[in-house]
Amino acid sequence: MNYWLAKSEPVTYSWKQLVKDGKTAWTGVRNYQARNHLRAMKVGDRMLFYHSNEGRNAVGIAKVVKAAYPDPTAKEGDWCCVDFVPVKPLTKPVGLAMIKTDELLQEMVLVKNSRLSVQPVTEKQFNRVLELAGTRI
DNA sequence: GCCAACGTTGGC
DNA sequence: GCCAACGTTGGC
Repeated sequence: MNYWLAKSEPVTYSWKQLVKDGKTAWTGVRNYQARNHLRAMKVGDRMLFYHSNEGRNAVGIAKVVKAAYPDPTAKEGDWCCVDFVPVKPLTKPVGLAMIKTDELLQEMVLVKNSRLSVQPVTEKQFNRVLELAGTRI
């Protein structure tokens, strides 16, 4: 299984909205690196849902339910999206400040390239975030 | 609100 | 193919 992190401004699309929707098509990605990560996703992969700008914290765990397919919102270009569903919220959201000071999370892409909207996360990092969040799947 | 970092575009 | 200019993102 692979682990990922998807970022969204809560103003645009929040965890709360995801829970309400029950499922979402992660459309609108227009960055090649992020797109390639979407393409590498498999059904069942786990994902951290992160709020950028407002909150700046990982707030929930999601699960990929449909692998990459053409993004219906893309009028031109070779873009794709995946579908995912919320699994559960983090008991204690893990803030960026905490991630930056945690020894085991220094190497997270979130720390090194904060602008990438879809990022790979290692199993160790994923488990560490869950540990800090006081949450088990 | 500011600005650094990054990606993209276009002139040469 | 290089690089300056520009737009966007997101932390602070």
